[in-house]
Amino acid sequence: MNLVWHSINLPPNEIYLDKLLRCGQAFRWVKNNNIWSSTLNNRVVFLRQTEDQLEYASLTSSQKNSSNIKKLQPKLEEDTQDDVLGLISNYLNLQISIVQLYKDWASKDAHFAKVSAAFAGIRMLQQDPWETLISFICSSNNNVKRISKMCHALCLEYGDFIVEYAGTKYYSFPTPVQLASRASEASLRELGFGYRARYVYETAQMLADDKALFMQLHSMRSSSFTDEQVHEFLLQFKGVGPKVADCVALMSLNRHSLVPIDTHVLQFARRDYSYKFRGRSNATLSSAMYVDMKRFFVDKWGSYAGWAHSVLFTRDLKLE
DNA sequence: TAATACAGGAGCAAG
DNA sequence: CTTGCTCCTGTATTA
Repeated sequence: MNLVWHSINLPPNEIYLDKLLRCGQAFRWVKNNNIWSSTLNNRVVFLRQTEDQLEYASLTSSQKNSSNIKKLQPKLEEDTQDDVLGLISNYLNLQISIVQLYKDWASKDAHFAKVSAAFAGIRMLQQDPWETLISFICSSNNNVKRISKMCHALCLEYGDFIVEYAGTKYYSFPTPVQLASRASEASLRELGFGYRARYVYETAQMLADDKALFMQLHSMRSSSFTDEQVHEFLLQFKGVGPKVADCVALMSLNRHSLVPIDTHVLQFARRDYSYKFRGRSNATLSSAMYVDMKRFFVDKWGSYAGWAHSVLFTRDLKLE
């Protein structure tokens, strides 16, 4: 069983998978034999790259709703190549060139100019809002490694089996209805979610019980809402504070200018942009300072500040 | 080897 | 508006 690969002309300075798929935006990409894979929209997507090409392949289950795992055979997706290309283009935000953006940020920010060359190809993904919401609820007081473990556990325990390939079984990310009906706070605790179990479960319940609310979450991508409206909307979910709201808004709802201030951003703001952030109370980040720091970076980098932040964030993460 | 410190956000209560 | 504590787990450091 071989994958059928397709190519997109795209150099590594527009996308660099090895860093991008590990840098704390998405948590379910896995690299095997130099191929990255994850599930998107009930299909498995494979990605790899060469000097100047991004290559992709895809598999989906031959049956729509799969309960009898053993019968399922992998099915090649030659006929729906255009759909997969569209899916991948949207997910990777390929309509936006980051080479231009890097130049723009470098011209406005000497520090960015100095350090960004070693971190080329870090773009912003456009992920599913629901999955992003749950993933970042899990991210509180947490690190990339454990968040990944938790997200994979959600799929394995509560998602649907899609297909097996090269010894790996792939599962979809559970929908709100699946999570609310198949999981419980207790079962999530057993999986190691800790105090986040309640937040994840309650958020799933809210969205499972109220279809309009679920539709509204997705509709927040629309430019008819302001960044502030999106931020406020997201705060209604349990386990979502200012930082998580900004992550979800930036990474799944097109709010390109939002800069989520977490401990890493706080550190590099003080270390590299310092002057006005060092003097203040050292330990914790007050909400006033949170807002202040966000504004500082938008003023510096402009309307794609959130994307620029991801480059420096990746630099600060010590990727294993 | 076992206890301890620390890292990482949200939410709540009190100052 | 700010401060301080709790929630839970994994890793690093210390006795």
